[in-house]
Amino acid sequence: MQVQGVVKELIREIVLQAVLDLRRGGKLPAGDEPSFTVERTRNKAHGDYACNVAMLLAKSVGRNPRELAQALLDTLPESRLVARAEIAGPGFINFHLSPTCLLGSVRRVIEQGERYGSQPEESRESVTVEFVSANPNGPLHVGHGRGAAYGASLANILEAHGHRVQREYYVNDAGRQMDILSASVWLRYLELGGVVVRFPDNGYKGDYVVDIARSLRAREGDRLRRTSVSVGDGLPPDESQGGDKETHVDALIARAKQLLGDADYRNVFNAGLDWCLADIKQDLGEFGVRFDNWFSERSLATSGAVQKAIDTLKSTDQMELRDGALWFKATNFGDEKDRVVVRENGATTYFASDIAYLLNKFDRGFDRAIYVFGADHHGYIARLKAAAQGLGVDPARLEIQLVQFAVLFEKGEKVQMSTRAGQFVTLRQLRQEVGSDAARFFYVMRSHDQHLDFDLDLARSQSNDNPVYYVQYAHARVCALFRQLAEKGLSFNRASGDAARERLVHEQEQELMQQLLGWPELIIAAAEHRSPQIVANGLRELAASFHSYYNAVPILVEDDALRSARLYLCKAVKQVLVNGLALLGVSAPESM
RNA sequence: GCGCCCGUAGCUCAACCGGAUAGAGCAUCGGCCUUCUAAGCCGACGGUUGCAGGUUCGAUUCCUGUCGGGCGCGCCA
Repeated sequence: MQVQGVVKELIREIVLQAVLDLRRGGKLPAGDEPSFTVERTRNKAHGDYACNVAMLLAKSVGRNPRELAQALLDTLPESRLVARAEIAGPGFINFHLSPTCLLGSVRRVIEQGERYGSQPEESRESVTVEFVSANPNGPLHVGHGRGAAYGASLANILEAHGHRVQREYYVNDAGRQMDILSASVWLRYLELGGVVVRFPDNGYKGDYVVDIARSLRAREGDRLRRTSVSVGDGLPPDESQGGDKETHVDALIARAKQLLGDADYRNVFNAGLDWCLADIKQDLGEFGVRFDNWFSERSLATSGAVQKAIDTLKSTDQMELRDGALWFKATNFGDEKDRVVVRENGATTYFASDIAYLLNKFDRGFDRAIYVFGADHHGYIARLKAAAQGLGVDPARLEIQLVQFAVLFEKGEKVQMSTRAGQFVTLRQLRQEVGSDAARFFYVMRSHDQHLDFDLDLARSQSNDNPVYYVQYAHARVCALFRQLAEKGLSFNRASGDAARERLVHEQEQELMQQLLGWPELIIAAAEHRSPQIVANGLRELAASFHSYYNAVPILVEDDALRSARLYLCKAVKQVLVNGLALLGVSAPESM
């Protein structure tokens, strides 16, 4: 793997070299490439990086780990990066980085600018990241927001890791939920025209449905109006009438199709779809979340992709006709049950579209498809993996990241949400109250596989507790330093700052340089773990180190060279803050 | 009932796919603004990592069991 500026890897190489040298000299028995890790130490007393190779090797060669570590130390090749290495604890080899290595990090940040922390786009994968993909039947709510923030940040981080990334939104523009929305819109439309029909229990009750109806009416006038009796009479009883809400709403949909005819039903349908999709796009756009492709579920049916997928599975004998329906034999691939693909009534299921979409993704040449799902979709993993295998796709190329729920709390109580009932906090409302920056940061601050308690009162209060301010403030402070510079009639000279780097000897300066040095490997860790949260935490730590530095050491000193050296470091810190915030889709304000 | 995820300080969460003395923020207490932005800094207090076993040089991490929480198990999407 080609990695750039990653100290961890360079140290790993010299350790490996030492092991191989010992083997060559007969001091160690030959063997496979040893597995060991080089990690940053948590404790300063343990140096900068630690390696566990001696402990892992000790058992297989039957030697004392510390003794083995000493042998390795004696053989360790010289390196400009390492000032000294020593044995510690049960057999760790601790590395202390050379001053040259640390100082080099500052220059590298300045030279590479916004590319610092990114790996060159080589020999990596072509990846599609699908996220949000909320049904276009209403505004996005705060749950979708977490998926949006996670997916967008993940895509950015993967790109920084050197992958080619496509961001995709799967638009569920087919299916029953959309029909229910259409019926809801039409009933509201009728109401606006004075035709009152009982609203179904299962209908979409949000105010936006009335907005859609209003715009439909503005465009179509009374043309789609039918009588109350023709719409409502003879429908099976709704739930609150002692019947079944699903049966009732299905009958209502059928009635709408019959009374309006295909073309006008489509008209109503599209009014709802277009409005919701436009709303979602605008919302996400304002949230800093952009997609390269909005993929229509319906297009899978009209293009024949669904049929193609079904035929593919049929041709390899993985479908079975049972009880009048066509089943995919998912149990052959570890799923807990077989799955219906074509229903008894001839309609394809949602899963049929899923299979077609999956096939489509790999047909488009992606090496890897990452799905970002809400945690409630975890039941899909097995069937999607099964579908991949059924289609002859290596299931390892299919990756599903589950984003756990964001639960809102208000006045210490959980806020109940339901799209149907129109009771929810929208992403837009959240953004308006706390700002997109805070929301983006907050959403990805903790691991995506952890439940997120979102305290609305705290978020609304715009209090300082929100860590995004802390990071942004560090950035603004650096900017303020450079503004102050001009006001004080002082100057910053990059070349002399670079030349005077060795005067950055304060503990806090050393710490900052350490963090600059470790930034690229932090990005790699975030990419490999699919964890934007690692970036968020890294930013917080860097900001903390900077605030600490700022309070301990005066930057704008009289000494020209020293001042320039410190500003040089500050500039590098600022650059990394900018780069990291950009990955998370958070702005870096010049002043606060 | 079966399956997936999760139990870490009073609260919300970290801990870099097994590492050394488990870390932050909030809350509580005590310090720091005539000097570069106090949305900040410095310090104190706070832990049997739900519980019980197991694996090994070493476990918050892996395995088994158990208790507790979330979610999912349709010819719905």
